Amino acid sequence: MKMRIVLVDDHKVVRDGVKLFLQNDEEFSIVGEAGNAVTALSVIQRENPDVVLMDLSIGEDDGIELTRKMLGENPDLRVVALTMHNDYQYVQAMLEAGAKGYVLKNCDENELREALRTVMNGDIYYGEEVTKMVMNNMAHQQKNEKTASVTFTPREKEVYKLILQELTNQEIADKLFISVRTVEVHKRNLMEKTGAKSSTGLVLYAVKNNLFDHP
Amino acid sequence: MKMRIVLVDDHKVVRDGVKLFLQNDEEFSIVGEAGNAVTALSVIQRENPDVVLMDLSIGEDDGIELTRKMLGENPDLRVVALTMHNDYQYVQAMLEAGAKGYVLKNCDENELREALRTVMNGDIYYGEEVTKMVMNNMAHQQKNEKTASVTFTPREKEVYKLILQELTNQEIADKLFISVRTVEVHKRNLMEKTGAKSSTGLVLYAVKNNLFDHP
DNA sequence: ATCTGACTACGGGTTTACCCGTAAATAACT
DNA sequence: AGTTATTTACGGGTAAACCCGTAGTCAGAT
Repeated sequence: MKMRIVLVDDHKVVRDGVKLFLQNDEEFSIVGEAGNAVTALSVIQRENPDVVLMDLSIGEDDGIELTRKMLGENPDLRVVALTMHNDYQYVQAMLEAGAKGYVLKNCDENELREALRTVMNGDIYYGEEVTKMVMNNMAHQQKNEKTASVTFTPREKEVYKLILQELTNQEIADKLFISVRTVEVHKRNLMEKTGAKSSTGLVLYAVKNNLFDHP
Repeated sequence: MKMRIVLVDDHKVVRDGVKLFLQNDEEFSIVGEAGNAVTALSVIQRENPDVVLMDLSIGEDDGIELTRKMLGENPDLRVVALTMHNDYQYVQAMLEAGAKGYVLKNCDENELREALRTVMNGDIYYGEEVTKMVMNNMAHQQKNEKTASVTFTPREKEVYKLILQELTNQEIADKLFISVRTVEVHKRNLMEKTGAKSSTGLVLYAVKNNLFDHP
């Protein structure tokens, strides 16, 4: 029994390339293809494939959202991202959308086959390059943040943490046994230091600079 | 010339264990140790070691903040995290703090040596287990989020994206050529769907669920 | 002993956000 | 043709956030 694959990519060249890879194969068989989101959904519903090979940017459509949607309708579907983006954001988004594999377009034939087999087995596959990129990205994020390093006073940190818990000024005041006005002052100073214009801005700053992330 | 190492860990057992690993060694030499943050800072300033082996939780002190601090004062220092936590949050936080390596305490002697050598060379080292954990974590985050998946209307998404750019309701209204009241409605609905109590809550929800992360 | 930084707090004002209900136009699906 | 979802918008109000200046206390540094 061959593995039934559907290809989703807006570039015909890519689809043909992959078909060439896998045609006349005893293991894999491409049972459908699509160049946009709408077609993809109908083809997949019709063919009910084992695996979907999915590009990230399908013309106007978003492969990540499409993946999310497909898996919402059919959670047993296995999606493998096939893309040229070796980018942390994309890998993360795609895996979180529910993709079971992530392979670069410049991979060799064996890697693609290996990915398909692994995913078919219910496991998760990511190429070596992808793994490397993810780890290096984590390590090098630190460089991007050195520039924007601001120091907060202990009290400011406390207030900041509570802001990040969706508390209002009043609630923060109660929790720290101080006046709301004091909380306002700390907040003002925090906004001054971070360049934020509101609580929302403070949260965004905290996220961008990964403050208070570690538990 | 031996590599000069300072050990920071609040458990004497661990310090002794590592010393046993590396004593009478031609390659490595432990020139100092510390059980808390204050001692660590002074020892490191005195000894100016090549590498610091650092635990994450040093009693009351936070190894992550300590690392950040040390590297702020002396950016050329190489810090290797040595810990039992094989946890995404910790790895990320530590690498972002500027650590050049991350090794688990249950690693074998060779892995520790390899880590020290790699870091000494100016490269970054993380054990195989750590790499595996990070990748699996990324892939499995999706499971935690399936539960909390809400669908937004296109317009709601637009508004949401602008909220995440620190715009006020008025600014969002101007940008979308609609009334502030309309923005308020969308926001109300977003807060309804997400359970957020304010804009801040919406931002936090977006972060936790990694919405709109991919560019 | 003075000075700086951090934390505290108030007054008084403006603006923005949030709450609640209502409701019309449009599109889409049935 | 009728229901439903989406987007649009208003009115009227409350509560919270934000702005700006002032000012006392207390610890630690010079």
